[in-house]
Amino acid sequence: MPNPTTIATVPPAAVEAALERLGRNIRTARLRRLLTQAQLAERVGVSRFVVAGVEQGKPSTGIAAYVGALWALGLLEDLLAVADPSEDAQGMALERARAPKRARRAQTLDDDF
Amino acid sequence: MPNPTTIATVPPAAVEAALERLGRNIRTARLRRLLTQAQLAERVGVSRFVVAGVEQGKPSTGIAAYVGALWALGLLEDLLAVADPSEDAQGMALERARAPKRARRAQTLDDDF
DNA sequence: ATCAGATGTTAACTTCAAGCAACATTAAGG
DNA sequence: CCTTAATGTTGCTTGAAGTTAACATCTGAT
Repeated sequence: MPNPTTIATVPPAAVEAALERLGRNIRTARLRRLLTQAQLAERVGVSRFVVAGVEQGKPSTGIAAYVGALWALGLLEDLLAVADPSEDAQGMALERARAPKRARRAQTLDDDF
Repeated sequence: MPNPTTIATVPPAAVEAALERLGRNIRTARLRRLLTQAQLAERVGVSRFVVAGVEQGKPSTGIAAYVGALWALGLLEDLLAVADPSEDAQGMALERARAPKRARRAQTLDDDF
């Protein structure tokens, strides 16, 4: 992160809080499954320090470590509901309230649901 | 990532698929809100290339960029349900089926719910 | 068809994240 | 109380993430 003061170093309070909560949730799930950080790390394919970072909600850690942890814990499904287009009430409302034309409608417009 | 072949470079198929889906979801949400990648990037506090990476589900991108995007799109709430201890049926079952003694029960045991 | 804007792509450069190792700290259990 | 194990902490090294910039390509609109 060449440019100092990025979102990873000083995230908005809400983002920071959400990350900390996610980390604690992952930690709780790991403990319930009787896994050590090292064991989980091995399954995910990273060092135990990365797992420790995930559980602390470290913002600069790659998302793969987070998602990998969820995967290793059997909680990957939870991620599929995040930003689900069919549940985005606000976005759907916006779309309904206007003619179908705007910022570059992706080549493969993915309104998949 | 000093050591090559980590989860960020070659993630499990399931993880890769989940990330791609998350990226597409974020992209759809952005388009519905009539924002360009550059505009969203500005709100998040990163360059437009990072946003592009997020929408592609790039595994090595820091989680802060992903969560920041969700935040800027008003979709942060969705993240709070991920790995929610009170919804972790598997973990709760494991906990019920054993005496309370195992891998270092954290100093601040966070069974908050 | 043309134009303007959004997005994809590439390259060079800077800074930090992740790996590794040794040690400190904390907790569980006998 | 003492041993064992898990987790936190520190410092070093190196590879990769992120930035900027210029150019290519695609989209939607005129």
